[in-house]
Amino acid sequence: MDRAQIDQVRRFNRTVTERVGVLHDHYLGSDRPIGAARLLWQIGEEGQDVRRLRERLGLDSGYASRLLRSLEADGLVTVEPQPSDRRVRTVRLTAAGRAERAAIDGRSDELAGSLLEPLNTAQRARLVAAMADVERLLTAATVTLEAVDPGRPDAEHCLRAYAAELGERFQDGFDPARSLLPDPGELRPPRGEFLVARLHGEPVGCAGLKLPPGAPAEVKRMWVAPQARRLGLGRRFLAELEARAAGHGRTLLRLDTNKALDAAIRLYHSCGFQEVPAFNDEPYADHWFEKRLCSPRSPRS
Amino acid sequence: MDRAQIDQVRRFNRTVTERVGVLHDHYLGSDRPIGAARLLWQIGEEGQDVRRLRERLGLDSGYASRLLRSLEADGLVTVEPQPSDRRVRTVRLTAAGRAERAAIDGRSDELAGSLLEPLNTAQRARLVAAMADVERLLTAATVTLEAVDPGRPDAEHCLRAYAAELGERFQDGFDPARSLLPDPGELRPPRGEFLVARLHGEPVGCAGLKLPPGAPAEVKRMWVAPQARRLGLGRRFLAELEARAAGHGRTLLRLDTNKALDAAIRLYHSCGFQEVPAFNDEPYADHWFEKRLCSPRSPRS
DNA sequence: TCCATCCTCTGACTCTAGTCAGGCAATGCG
DNA sequence: CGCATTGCCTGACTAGAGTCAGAGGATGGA
Repeated sequence: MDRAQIDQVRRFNRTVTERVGVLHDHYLGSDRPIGAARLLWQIGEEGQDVRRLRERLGLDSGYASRLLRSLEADGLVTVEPQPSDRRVRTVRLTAAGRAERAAIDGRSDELAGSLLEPLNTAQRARLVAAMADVERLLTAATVTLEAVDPGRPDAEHCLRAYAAELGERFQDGFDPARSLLPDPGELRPPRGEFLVARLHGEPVGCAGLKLPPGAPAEVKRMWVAPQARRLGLGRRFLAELEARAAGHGRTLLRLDTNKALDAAIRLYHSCGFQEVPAFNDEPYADHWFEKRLCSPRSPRS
Repeated sequence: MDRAQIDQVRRFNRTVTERVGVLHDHYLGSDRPIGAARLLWQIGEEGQDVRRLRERLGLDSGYASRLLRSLEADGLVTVEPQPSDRRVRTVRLTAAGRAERAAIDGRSDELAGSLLEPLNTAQRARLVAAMADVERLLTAATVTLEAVDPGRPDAEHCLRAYAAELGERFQDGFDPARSLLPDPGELRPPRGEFLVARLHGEPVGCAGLKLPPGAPAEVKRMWVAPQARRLGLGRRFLAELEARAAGHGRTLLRLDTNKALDAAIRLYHSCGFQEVPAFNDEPYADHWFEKRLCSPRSPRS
């Protein structure tokens, strides 16, 4: 990693925490402790389970409970047991709570505005564009890839979403029964691997690797959730799968895809895959690709 | 201000504080309270006056003193009175303090590295570039402009720096006695105005406005410190002076400049100034500009 | 029915960060 | 020389943020 890059990141951190931090305290610290304000904000308009709330904000259960009671004492929220499971409690904003939340919202807007305010139009546009880039790439950097068993709930969630999306995007829908999709066992070691990508704990993508004995390795069921697109996740999946296939001694990786998936096709091209004649009878495939792998190396240089 | 822009800024704030904040705690919170760590860091290799230190970090004098004593107790710093003024005390790092500071430094590097680490080369380059943009523009937004008396120390500091720079850049040096530069009285209300730009309290630029009765308003002594260039400060000075001139009922603003100041000349062109024939006998001037002003409005739209 | 488990709440703590009022020594000005 | 000012230090506080252990009701399975 580049020294100049590290320095730039550090300067960025310093400037941003200073500037945003000071204003943050100025605007949001005014009324009520930030702990309470964050909680109030996270409850949202529709209400939340206490458990979920705690999890999202990473709070200790005792601490969360105390905060909730202080908000309750101020008449901003009501807490009542869920009908279905009376152990779980649901928080809802009262009218006063909604008003308070709107006020916090307004102050957040002011904060954002005060960052832009001293700048002229061109500078504003440039700052906002750069912020969008930073945000997108930092989000990309928080996504984690993990090899899991394809039978796990989050893996299955991704696979269902994958099938649903194919059903929507293919001209004639998608019937898993007609397809050559591997059964989960083929994507489980030692016959394959299965990766799940997570963002803040939520599964946002998956990719399978089939390692049939005596045949080239194959990419299967690669999917990225709509909210996680444009983060370079597809490219990252491919790089990771290539590394793993190479780690298993494979020298060729291949895949098939449907003509409706144009973004995927562009991705394969730009990742160095070459289009080749059909190597299977997959009825939903229109294009077949392969890529020759180098000898095993670390997953990312 | 644009709703979409505000939203983008808020998303940015959320993502950055989350991502950087978590890692910050992870890497820097390990060893000693952040207050102490920040102080240790700010002391720097050469040592500092306690007063300066406090000012930079915005600490209460009592609090700073306490932190210093705790560092002293750990053998990381020594505090001793300055010889010249024994009320002022100077902090210096001991060998152990230097080591600790280096450790903090290393962890800051790790933090920066961990932000980049999951990204590929192209993404890294893009992130770093966007961060540089954000940093530059946020810095630009922290610069404040203030109308001050040109006799004040920070104003005089700028004027000295201005003259020194002209001396360096003009082919034959710069002798203030030969120039038509106004005396400070001409840049003081009601005969004129004088602006100083400040970044974190330090003066980083100045610009004067001459309002001679019966003659067009004139820009004088505009200067931006090297460390504050590329922040759009010149453009901002001009906009502010135009607004003030218009506020005084003036409809024409003019200025002269030397051919060595090419960046300034580009600026005048791009801000809507037209080159005109010489309107004075300034021996150091090679170009003369003027701009017609609209009716008074708020300084910035 | 009993027991383990889950979810939330309570009380008793701790640690940081920071404020405020006053005190002491060094300094500078008249 | 006397006195106000400056710079730093100390003690006494406060508030926020969070931890930990345990209590107690609700639930589900054996």
